[in-house]
Amino acid sequence: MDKVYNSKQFEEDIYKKWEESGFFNPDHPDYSKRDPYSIMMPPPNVTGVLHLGHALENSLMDIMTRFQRMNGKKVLLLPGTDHAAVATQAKVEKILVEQGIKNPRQEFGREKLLEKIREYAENSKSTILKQIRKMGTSCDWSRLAYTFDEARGRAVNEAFVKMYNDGLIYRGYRVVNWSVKGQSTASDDELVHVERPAKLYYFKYTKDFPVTIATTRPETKLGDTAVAVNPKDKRYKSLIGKTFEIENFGNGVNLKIKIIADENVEMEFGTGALGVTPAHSAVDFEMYEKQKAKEDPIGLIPVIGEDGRMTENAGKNYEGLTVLEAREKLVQWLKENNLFEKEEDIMQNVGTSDRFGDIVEALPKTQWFVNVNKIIPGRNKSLKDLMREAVTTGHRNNPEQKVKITPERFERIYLNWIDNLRDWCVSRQIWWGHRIPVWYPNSKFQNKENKIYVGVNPPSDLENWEQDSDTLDTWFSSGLWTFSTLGWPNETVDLKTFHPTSWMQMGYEILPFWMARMILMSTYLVDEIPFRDVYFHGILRDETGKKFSKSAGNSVDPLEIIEKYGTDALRFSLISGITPGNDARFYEEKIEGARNLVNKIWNISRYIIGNYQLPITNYQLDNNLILSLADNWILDKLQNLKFEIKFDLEHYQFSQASEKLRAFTWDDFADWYLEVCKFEKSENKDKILGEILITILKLWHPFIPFVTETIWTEMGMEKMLIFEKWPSYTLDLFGGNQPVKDVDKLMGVKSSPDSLEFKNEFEIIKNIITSIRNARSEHKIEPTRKVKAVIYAGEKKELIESQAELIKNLRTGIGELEIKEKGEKIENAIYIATEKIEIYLIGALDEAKEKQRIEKEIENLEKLIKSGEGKLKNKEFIAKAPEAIVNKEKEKLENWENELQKLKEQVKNLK
RNA sequence: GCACGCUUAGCUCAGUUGGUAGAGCGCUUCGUUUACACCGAAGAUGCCGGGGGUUCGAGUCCCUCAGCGUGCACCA
Repeated sequence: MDKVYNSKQFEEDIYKKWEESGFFNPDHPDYSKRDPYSIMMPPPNVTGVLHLGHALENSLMDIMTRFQRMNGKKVLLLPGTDHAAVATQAKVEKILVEQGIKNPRQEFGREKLLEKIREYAENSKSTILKQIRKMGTSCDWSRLAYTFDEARGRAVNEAFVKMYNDGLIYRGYRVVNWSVKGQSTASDDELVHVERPAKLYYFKYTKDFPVTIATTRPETKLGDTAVAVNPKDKRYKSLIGKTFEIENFGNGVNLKIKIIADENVEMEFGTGALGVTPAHSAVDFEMYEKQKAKEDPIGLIPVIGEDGRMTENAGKNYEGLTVLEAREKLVQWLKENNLFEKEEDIMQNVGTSDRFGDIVEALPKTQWFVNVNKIIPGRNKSLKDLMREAVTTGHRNNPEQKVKITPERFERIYLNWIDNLRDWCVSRQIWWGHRIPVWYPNSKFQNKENKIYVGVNPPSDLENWEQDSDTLDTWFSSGLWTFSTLGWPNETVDLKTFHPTSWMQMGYEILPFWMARMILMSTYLVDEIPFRDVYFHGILRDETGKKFSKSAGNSVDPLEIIEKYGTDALRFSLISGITPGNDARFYEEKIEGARNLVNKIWNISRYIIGNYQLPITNYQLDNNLILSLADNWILDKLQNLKFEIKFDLEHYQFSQASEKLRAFTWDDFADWYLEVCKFEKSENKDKILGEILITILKLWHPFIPFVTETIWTEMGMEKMLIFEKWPSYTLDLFGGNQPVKDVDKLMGVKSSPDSLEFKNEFEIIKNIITSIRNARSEHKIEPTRKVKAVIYAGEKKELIESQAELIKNLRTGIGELEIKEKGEKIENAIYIATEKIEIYLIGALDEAKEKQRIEKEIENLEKLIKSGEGKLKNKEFIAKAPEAIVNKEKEKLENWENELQKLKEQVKNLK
């Protein structure tokens, strides 16, 4: 084994071996009797390559996967990719435009452009899959899925048709978000709100119009059909219900304006009166629908076209102008006609397309929508109800079918989002995506009722039909992900075995996009929740707190980090220091630290393998071994560690688990126990070190699979580590040897009562050693200089005598060691008082330094004593605090006072 | 406007039923002794954002204020 662990030398081969072993596949015969555990990998978009966020997700999922697999589950981690409809088409079009093709859609036409996009997507897909392998992710490649492959396409059609037949999908003329640049609709969630300064214009339609209105978009007023006021607003109350004929507005347009009442109008904003443009505002459109329902309809006049220019309805003077040109022109006209009152500067949020980047226009269009409020036939519930139920009472009021959210606060955020949910527009005018499975009779063939055909498969007389040219929102297919990947709509064994899936993790930024849609689709179509637990991770940011992004120029390529530091270091650095739902910063020093840790584990193993005869089978310590104090101490800690790591991982405390492992491995095992083993020889050491090394390799394996598997091989193990079982633990190593099943019950039990003593006694030895080192250091005694030590050990005499070799050898620089129960004070010696033990170091006293050192300790003790006395003087504390706490306080105070007294006496004699 | 989060050591962050404040990095001093300088030993640094309350006891629970950040809605 080399001095330094070289990740590049091993990683590729190991991944290949794992893959070939078949252990990634839950169908492996060795797993046949196991309970299932499943994770569906959130499919990365085929728009590019993996970034750090994906690397984080892969780390989290693979830790869970390996952990569950070692704990005896039949684990399916199913990999996949997402065609990402708009995102991919937008990306490829952008590239083509950069290559000089002005309008790719026009120049290539549907088929050829799709071919270009497919080529790009396939390319990107294969890169992504390679990167997932690089991350060490132990997923089942035999079940690889793609949202746009045949099986998933079938599921999409099936879902659409079922929803259509249940009346949950309808075709309607409604106001939608329209990206002029992308020439497509977008759902509300695909908008990114950008704040920018705008002007609020105040004016009247005509001189004698009774109300002044305020708007940031005067040009849309050419399509106004009403003015809305708050019904409580006294200023306007008398006008409600009246209709005004406006002639020649903006030079050439006639308007019919009805004054309507709407509670959502804010009296304080602007003039408290709002010009209603049903065609170009989602809110106004709602008023339009409300009026229609009240049978007091108002008009709907689209004045902006899909090209972003004013339509014929805007009048001859405006037709063909862009929105901005029209705005200027109308404001000009208002000023000329003395209708203009004033303008104000305000900040405004405008919706932009997340993919095309342009400002989105609201305009009315005939589109396909999912009705989230309609009662589902036979269920007495709407889709909204289903989405709500899944996280509250449980699906069908079954607590077993409840999605548990980590961290909990996201539950409220989710429910809040559901409350504000509007009908979901699912049709898109782009070409890359699942074609809507709807056919219209073509001109050659007019069936009697002009009926449309909606079906999973095309109509048999295809020549008479024309398929809807639109495609589906990408989230329609990804909403099916947890079960479309398992063979749905067929009733497959996989579906029965692995659904609902066990765990899902995702970034909180896609909470509404994805989680809600998966819940919607799954509860409606499969009658099950999609996953039992969902975990939200935060966003990774750079060292200054900025999000990583290509446009900001701070993006980091995970492959470069792997190249430089290794996959294990990357994985460890990504999950250390993170907490559920909170953002985390990621920077080079963190990776270095992780790399150092990996190397430390490598060297610990290298040392043990090189110096001891390790058992090469899975060794269990027997009860007959004669163990030293240090042996007991470390083995006891190891017992605790095993269940604490398990507990933490079961509760998704990834960072905490890794931190505990690090502390045990480095601080307890390497810095203390291995150092002890250099002096404390016994024939048991081979077995004990073997047991500890084997155990920590297993515990580390989910986090850093490559280095642990490599060491495992170096140890000469026959089977691979990936297939090993999680180390079992007992509450009491030397007592009942009962395996502990319920980890939860053990929380708070830090150690078994019997072994507590061993632990504390070794802590006493550690304490003595540290105190001696400290005194030497404070006295600046040269490390090579040996001193004589005398210890007055009181009742601990036997204990300390038994550990004399350790005290002498563990870098304390003690030549001669004398241990007595008690004795006379020794002059001209360094004096150390620890709890009930006194130590003299003879032959190296520097009175000034000694005085300084002891005075410092006295000061510390006095502080402690003061606070301790304060507590114990408080009668209420004595009366009300639990007895155990009070006794502990008393004991501590006694020890401190004892120590203080000794130190004070000592310091008296120093000059 | 509504909601949520954050504020703890120089930096980045932990801190699970309330019981003497923790880690990593950085810093200081010392050090190449049978793994590791990607190392070891010893150390310094905290009114746990301010104020109030509950409690014998608050970083932890409640109220309030401030600063920062995020989401949602409005934005006419």
